[in-house]
Parts: sequence; C-alpha cells; structure tokens
Amino acid sequence: MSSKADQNETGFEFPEPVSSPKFPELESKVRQFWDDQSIYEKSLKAREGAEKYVFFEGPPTANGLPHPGHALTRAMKDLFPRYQTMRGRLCERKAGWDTHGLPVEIEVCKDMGIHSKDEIEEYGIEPFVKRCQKSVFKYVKEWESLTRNIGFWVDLDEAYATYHKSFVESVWWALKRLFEGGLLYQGEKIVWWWAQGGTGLSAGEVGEGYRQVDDPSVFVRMPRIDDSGAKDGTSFVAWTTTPWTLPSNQFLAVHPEVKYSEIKDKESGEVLIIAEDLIASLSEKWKRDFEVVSTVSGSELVGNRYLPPYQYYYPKHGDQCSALKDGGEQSIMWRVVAADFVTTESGTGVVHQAPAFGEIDHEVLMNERARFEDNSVIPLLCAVEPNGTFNEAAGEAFQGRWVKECDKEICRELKSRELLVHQEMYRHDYPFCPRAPQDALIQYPRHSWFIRTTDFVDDMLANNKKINWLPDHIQEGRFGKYLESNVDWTLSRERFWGTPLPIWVCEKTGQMEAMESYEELLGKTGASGHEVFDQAKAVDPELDDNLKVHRPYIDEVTYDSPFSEGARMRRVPDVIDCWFDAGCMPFAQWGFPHQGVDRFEGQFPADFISEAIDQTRGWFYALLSISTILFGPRGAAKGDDRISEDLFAEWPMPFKSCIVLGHLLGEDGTKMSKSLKNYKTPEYIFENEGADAMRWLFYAGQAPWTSLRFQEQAITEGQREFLLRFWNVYSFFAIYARIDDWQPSGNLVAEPGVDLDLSDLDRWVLAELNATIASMRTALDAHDNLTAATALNEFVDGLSNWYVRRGRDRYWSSGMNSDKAAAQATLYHCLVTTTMLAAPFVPFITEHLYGALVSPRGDEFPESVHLCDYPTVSDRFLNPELCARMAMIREIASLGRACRSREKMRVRQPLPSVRIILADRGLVPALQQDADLIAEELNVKSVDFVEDASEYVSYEVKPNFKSIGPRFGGDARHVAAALAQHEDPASIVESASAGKSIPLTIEGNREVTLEAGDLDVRVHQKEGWSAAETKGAVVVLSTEVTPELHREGLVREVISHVQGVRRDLDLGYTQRIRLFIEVSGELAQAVEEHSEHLKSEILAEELVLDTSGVDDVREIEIEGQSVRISVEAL
RNA sequence: GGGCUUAUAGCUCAGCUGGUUAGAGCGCGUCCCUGAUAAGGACGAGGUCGGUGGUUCGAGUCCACCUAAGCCCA
Repeated sequence: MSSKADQNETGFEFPEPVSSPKFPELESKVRQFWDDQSIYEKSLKAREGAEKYVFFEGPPTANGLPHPGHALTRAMKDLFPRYQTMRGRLCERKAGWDTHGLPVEIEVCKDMGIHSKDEIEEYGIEPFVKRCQKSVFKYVKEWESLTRNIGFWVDLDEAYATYHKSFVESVWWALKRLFEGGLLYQGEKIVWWWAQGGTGLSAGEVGEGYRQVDDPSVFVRMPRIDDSGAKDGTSFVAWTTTPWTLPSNQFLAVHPEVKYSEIKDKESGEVLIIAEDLIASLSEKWKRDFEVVSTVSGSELVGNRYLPPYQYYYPKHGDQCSALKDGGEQSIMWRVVAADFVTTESGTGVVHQAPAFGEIDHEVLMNERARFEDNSVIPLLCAVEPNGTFNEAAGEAFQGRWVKECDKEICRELKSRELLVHQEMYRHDYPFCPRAPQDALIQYPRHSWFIRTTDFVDDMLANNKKINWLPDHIQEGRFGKYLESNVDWTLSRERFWGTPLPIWVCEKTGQMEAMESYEELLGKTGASGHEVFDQAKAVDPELDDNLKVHRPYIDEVTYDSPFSEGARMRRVPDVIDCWFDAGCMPFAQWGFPHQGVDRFEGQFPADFISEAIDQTRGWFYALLSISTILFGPRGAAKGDDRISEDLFAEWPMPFKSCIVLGHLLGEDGTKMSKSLKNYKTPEYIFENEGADAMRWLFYAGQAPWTSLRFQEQAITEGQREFLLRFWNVYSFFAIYARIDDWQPSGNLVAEPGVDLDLSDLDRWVLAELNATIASMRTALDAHDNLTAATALNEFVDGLSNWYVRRGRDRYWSSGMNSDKAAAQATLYHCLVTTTMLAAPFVPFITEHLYGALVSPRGDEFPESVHLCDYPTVSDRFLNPELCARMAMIREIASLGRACRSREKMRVRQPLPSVRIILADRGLVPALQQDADLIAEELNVKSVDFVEDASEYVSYEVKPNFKSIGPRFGGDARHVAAALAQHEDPASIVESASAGKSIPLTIEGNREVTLEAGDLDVRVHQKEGWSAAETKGAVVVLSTEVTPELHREGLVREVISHVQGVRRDLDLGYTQRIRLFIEVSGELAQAVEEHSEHLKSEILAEELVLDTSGVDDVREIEIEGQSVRISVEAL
C-alpha cells in the first residue's frame, strides 16, 4: 500500500517502482490491509440489496491437513464470487466444515492406537465421542491459513459445522420428512461390510478403496447326486475367487441357454460337467485330456442336486423338501438353478452361489424363495460372524479366524479331500476400507436403513438435465450414468460419531416414530434421559452443548410409547452416512426450517459450486438427490407450513452451475504422494512464489477439469509471463510519470478523455483493451476462467511487447507535449483497467497496484480494487479494423526481423529500405499510414509497398475451399487443379484486385466463374532476395549498407556502449553527462557527423573528443577498432 | 467386465459449429536490445495431430473399431 503521506499539493506521486518485486512480502501486506480495513466485509456491504449470486461451500474435513488439491478448489471457488461482486451482485460466502463420520473416528483410533469397533466400545462411547468432537478441528488452523493465504474470501467466523445441534436438527427434519413419506426404510441387504469397523460402507466409500490384489482362484468339485441322495459319479466344477464363501454355499448357477458337457478324463476316467465353450481352455489349464461324453443345455441341468463342499448345514437341510407354489415339491437347497448373469468368459460356466456374500447371489436366493409356498423356508446360510470371523459352521479349524486369512488353508483342505480340481492365482480389483487400507471389505448381509432414491431416478435425471455442468459431458456422462444406475442409498452406519438416526422404536410393538428436533423429543410424554447430558456437563463444564444430540447422550432419551401402554420408545442405535449431512448443507447451514427460513429461501439454489471430480458420487450426488427428493415436484417437504410453496420451483437445484475440477498431480505427473514427496506444499509456494502465481497457474494453465501437474516450474513460468510482465509495464509507467510529475485527471480511471491527442498506437491499445474487456466479461459470465485468463494474458503481452516497446521514446522526450500526454494517459488507463480486470484472478498484486495507481488519489475512488465495478466496454474505442491492421503490421515486422536474423544484420545497423508485397493489395492504403512504425521497428530508412512485384515474388492462387466447397462439391478439386495449372496466376490476382470476376476452364472443358472471395492468394519470394514470407505477404529487405548508413550504425554502437557505462555508474534516467571520447578514422567521422543525435540519445551536454587527463577511462572495441570513453556526471 | 475422460512439438497445453502452411509457453539453438535493466525481446529447429478403417469435394475436428493411460462403477 502506498502511503498517503506521499501526496504533494498537486495530487500525489506514484510510488517508486521496485525493479524485482518480492511477491510473498507484498501479499502479506495486502492481507494485512484487507484485515485492517475489513475490505471483504465492505465488499459485501457495498452490494447490500443487490441481486444475489449464490455460492455454496462444500464442507471440507478439517481433521486432515490441506494439500495442493484443496488450494486449487479454494482458488476456483474464489474467482467467480469475486468477479460477480465486482459485477454488482451480492455474494455471501458462508464457510463450512464436514465434521462427522468414519474419517474422524479413524483418526481418533489412530491416535489412541486402537482399531476395531470392540476396542472402541471397551474404551467407552462417551469419551470416544468427546475425542472425536475435539479432533474435528485438529487442523483448522492450517485450513484457515490456507484459506487466508490463497486469498479465498469466505465467512470463516460464521462457518457451519455438521455436528452443530442446529445442523443436526435440520438433518433430522429432512429424515423425518423422508420417514413419513415412506422413503426411509429398513431392509436386509448385502452391503460392503467393513468387518473390523463393524459397519457397512456406501458405494462411494467402497469405490475409493479398490486395489489390485492376487486372490486364490479355485475350481471345486461338487458331486452330483440322484434322487436317493447317492453320487452318480459325475461332478459339477464350480469356480470362485472367494474360497471363504464355500462353507456358505447354497446353490450352483448355470445359464439356461449355454451348452454344458459331461467330459471324461482320459486318464482317470472321472466325469465332470463344465460349459462346452470352455473345454479346450480348461483342459489346457488343468493339463488334462478329456473326451466329451454328452452335451446338454443349461436348462436341462436345472434342478440337479449336488453335495456342497462343506457339510455343516447339510444334515439338517440336505433332504429337506418343501411345497412349490406351482405344485409339487423340491429340495430347498444344493441344486442347480438357472441364472442369466452366468457367462463363459471366465470360470467354468457353473457358478458357486453364496447368497450371504454377494448381491447377485442374494437375488438368486430371493427368486428361489419366491417359488415356494412358504417363502421363508430357505434360510440364508452365513458361516461368518459380523466381525468377519468364521463361526462353527466352517469347522473347528477355521472358527474364530478372519475369513480372508483362511483362503489358503481352505484350498489345502479341499485338496486333501480331493475336492479341488485346480487352483491358481487370480489378479483382480478388490475393495479395501478407504480409511483402514489394510482391511479388506467383504459383502455381508445386514439390516440397514435405506433411502428410496430409486423412486426418484426420473426426477433426478430431469433435474440433472437443467444443470450447467462444466465440462458438459459430466451431465450425460459420468453423473447421468451414475443416476441411471441408481441404487437405494444405504444411509445407516453402525458407528458412533455421526448424526444419530432420529428414529425411536416401541420396545413392544416395534412401531416407529421420527423426531425432527431435540425439542420435539423432549416434548414427548414421559420423556426422560436428557438429564444424562446435564450430569455429564456438570462433571465436565467444557462439554460442548452440541453433543446433546449425539451418541451416547441421545441414546439415553426415551419416552412413553404411544403404541403400547407401559412400553418405552428407544432410539435405533445407528448413525447416518456423513454424505447425507453434506447434502443437507443448503438448508442445514441455516438451521432450516427450525430457524433461518428467510436465509435459506434467499440462498437457494446456488448459482455456482465447484469441487473435484471425485465429488460426482459424493457431494454432487448428495446435494442433487436430497434436494430433488425434498423440494422437487413430488417433494417430501411439501406440506410443511414453514416452507413457502415458491420453493418447490423449477429445476435446476440445488445448484445451477458446477465446475468439476480435475485432480492435481505431482511434479512427475503421477498421483501426489506424501511419501514420494513429489510435490511442493502450498505453504512452500506461498513463501517462495506467492499465492497469485499459484492462482494464475490454476486459472490460466489449462481448462479446470483437466488434471494438472502441480509443478513449481510452471508456477514460476506463469509468474514471469504474466505477473512480472504486468509489473514491468507498471514499473515503466511509474518511472516516467515520476520524472514528469505526471498527474492523472479524474475521469482517466473510467476512460481516456476526448481531449487527448491519441496516436494510432493509443487507439489500437484502447481497441484491444475494450475487446479484452468484452471477451473477459462474456467468458466469466459463463464461468469460463481459461478463456478469460488467456484474453487477459494476451492483452498484457500486447501492452508490454508492442504498445510500450513501440512507444517508448514518446515517454523519453523532455518536457510535456500533447503526444506524451496522450501516451501517459493511455498507458495509465490501460494499467488501471487491467488491474481491475485481473483483480478476481490475482487479488494481491492487483490490490497493490491499485494502491499505487488509484486509491491514494482521494476519497472519490474506492479504497480497494475489490470494491470497484468490473470494467465495462466503451464502444467508441472498439475498432476491429485497426486491430486487424496492427496484427498485420506486427506480422510484417516479424518477417523483417526474420530477414535480418537470417542475414546476420543486427537491428542497430540501419538499412536503406524494406519492400512489402501484399497478396491483398487492398490493404496497402491502410498499412501505408503505419509506415513509420514499421521503419522504426526494422530500423530502415524507407518502407515501400510494391505494386508491381513480379521482380520479387511469384503468386500462387488457391481456391478458398470454404467458399467453393459447398458450391462446387465434387468439382472443388477440379477448380483447385485448374487454378494450380493456370499459366498466368498474376493475371488472376490482377482481376481479383480489380474486383472483376474470373473465368476458369475446368476438367471436361467446363466454364466456371470465380469471384475474389473464392480465392486464396499466396505470395512466394523469388530466389536471390533477402526475404521472408507469410500467407499473405512477402517482405524483402535491402541489405546494402552504404558508408553513410554504416557510420550511422557505428554511432548507435557508441550510444549503446555509453548507455552501458551510464548503467554501470548507476546514473538516474534524467542525469545529464559530459562524454569524453577518443576515436579515429571512420568512427571519428561518424561521431562528428552525428554528434547532435549522439548527445541527445545519451543526455550529454557536451562532447569532448579527447580522454587525456580524464579519470575512469574505458577502452571498448567497435568493429575491431579501439575506442576510449569516459562519462562524467554533471 | 461396464461407463466416462484423455491421447496434438522434448515438456505443459490451446485448437470454436469439418475448410487445405496445425498454434502458444517452457526447454533447446542462434541472436538482438541495454533509458522497464539481477529485466525485456526476436528468430530458428522440432509435429505422418495414439493406431486402423469409414463418412465427405475436404478430417486434428464427425463415425466405428483398436491400443494406452486416468477416473468412476461392478
């Protein structure tokens, strides 16, 4: 921040620019300024009552350290609210923390050095939950400092936390609505079960934990038996990769339409049944020779009985038959059933069925049950305890042991009983607990609570269709597909730290009620148990009141059953999936509907959210499904009189636009890994390059949804290419503004005054500036940061590398004149506007520059760039023709430089002329206006636009396919051929320039007529000239150096050396000098000839052609000649 | 096994609804500039646009298949 003490009477002085800014230092000053002056708060206040721009913060968990990926998310979340605020909208940004769930429990367990659910219960739920609550904000300091350092403006003080009583009660309200709408139900399902942790996991959690592992793959003999129960000498061969499920086998499945063969081992005579298609591959694998005995289709095998490999359940049920609905009776288990999912792609075509451990297998069981009159006659066999160990059904050897650990021994044991046909290892993906990576998950039957999301698939799809996804393929692709394959949400978790499921059950009748608040609960007849919390609080006054609604305290609250006299209502033990918390955030952050009804209704739906791609199944799904179910047209929240009907409005909700971010990769392009240390931490970047540099990489490096390498080098590169370049332009400006004590007049911030004597160059840069404003606004309105950042970068590049470079000497002249005034004013306006344009992207450097350029000028200007309005386009400066012309000139200059470079002719050496030949001669008059610019850039005496160019160039006339393609179709190529073979292309060019139509004879002696627009004229340089060409132009450089020009070049050498000396002596930009110089021969003549020019270039008052008796004489060499010079400051 | 995405210069990435010399930055090489100077800039080399077919007058761009990688789901 520049201090106002700098101000002088006439206004103020631009602070002296630092040549190499230390961005991290500068940024911390800006942070301090924001804090001291409450700039964020002021930015909200300034937009009070304005149209709202609604943003939702997806709550991170603060019990883990933030990493660079979080920096990306926070940067992206910051950009658009900042922009929209400058656009005049009110964007409140409430922070939030995700505080519940397994991640927290696991962290606490790690701290305590315990692992299993049993150990937690042993320790005690109460102290455990207290530890969870304390650990929730373990790294909140680190999170807050990341947030502050990266410049993410968000209301941290007002943050919501999912464990807060008000939040929990909002979630309860939602659950009650679902429960009463019949959308929350309990059911037996096969879930992915974390045995050690004693809980099921959601699909999203399971998906996180897949790893490639080698499991045993076994082919097991299951002897067929006849009606009498005797073996008939033939065996089915079933295949499985989970040997531990074999003790729970209930059926074998075959595909009804697949052919199965009885095959006989030529050596042993044994007869086996496998799918016909697999005979060849399996006999090779098993190294056995078979002959086919007979072949039948699968449907003919259905009903065959067999002996399971483990016989614990067999004595009881082996011969048990039961009546079928269709009449007759059948044995209830251990027979072949038909199933469409069976394939012959792996295994044997005969599939082992253990319904307890597979969702598909379980469906088979359900289907079989449905065939019997007593549909509960078939039991679900499960030889595994909930803690993942075998029970007695697996036999003494295995009982009490973790099932996956027994796989190998089971194989050995099967082999010893001659039931193993073959065994190998099988590599596949298998899920592990994402929070306890050493624990493999198993599928396991549980009574869980589910949300009937499948009833709302169509609604969710309709809602999804209205969302503006960036990138848009998420809509139909990943997210849409996920919705289509929706399964009911497994809500409950048999754990401790989470939102308790607010269902109370009658201990007698089993009837249930849902509670929407603690208050409602306490209002129930005979409610008691709430005093347990008060007692705990008395013992520990630090106890967080929010824990009232948590386990174990809430479990103590019971009340009289309305369903049965004398019975009590007790809460079910489960807590819920913490994703449900996060998905309730749009209303729960306000405590809605118990409070904050207006806040919620004013902040729903969100205009914008952004998270990484992994949130597709996480937060994005949670938000969309919950909102659709509660607030959609069939909304479960309908009828609650606290909610206005308007809320059940149109989709999309709860968010309109969503930027789905790609993942950040390490320096080496692989996953970031703490142990590999393949990435720099955000803190390191903040300290070395700064937040702006990091933000710029995120915004300008690539589309936000592509995965990005987080490379320090890429950050420093962006810093050089954009931040430093921008800074240098400012620095250049400030140096000369200070020298001249130049003052901006009032309206310059908004636009340059009409009284200014603008040059072409000024008009050009203003045209580019306004075009940039236009494209940036369009892009940012569409949440397209990359296009906006690219436009901004290009403008700054043009400003620095053309406008300033080409206009430098305008600032050098002494005194003030109208041209210099125009130059200063234009550059000032460009800088200020660019600062505002860049403010949402790089909020720190822009704040600093604004503090140097504008805010000290007085109170009529906002004190912060972030309190400004975003620049708007001034139509009067838009000038596409001028932009196109200047682009052409820059192209020509580039060609000229290429010529010089090729001829090894340094730019300091003046050359007589450059000749320019344009394919489109119509451009000549316009370009002629800029001849001086070209001459200066290329250091030539004259610029000639050559009309008759036959000496230098030949023409090539190609068709403009875009124009002739649609017109001539298949003949387009004949037109092209005719043009290529034309004997006098120059004449075509002639006619085209004159606006005449061109007759042409194409194959088949057909006549066609082309217009100028149908042609694409190219020019090519002829041999023997120093020339360079582009699509529409050839530049010919005359390289003839006359003695005069040579001497002029020599003087420029002298100037260059003197400037070097000035620099070494650290002389100020305006310091006058006396030059002592001793030269001879041609050089002496040159210096004499151009003495005035020399003097003015080096700011010399006097030239002394002698160095004798002078101090500090330097001997330099110009073209091999020795020159002695000395500079004396005056 | 299924879905989605990606594949363009040594590296990181652009390339709009198909239009005929495929762009940028970095790196590399050569050089310029020296009044923004522990900066700035130019020029050059470098690509059969992952592969194979197809649609079309015309394909980096559209279609099909294949290969590889990443993510998601089984």
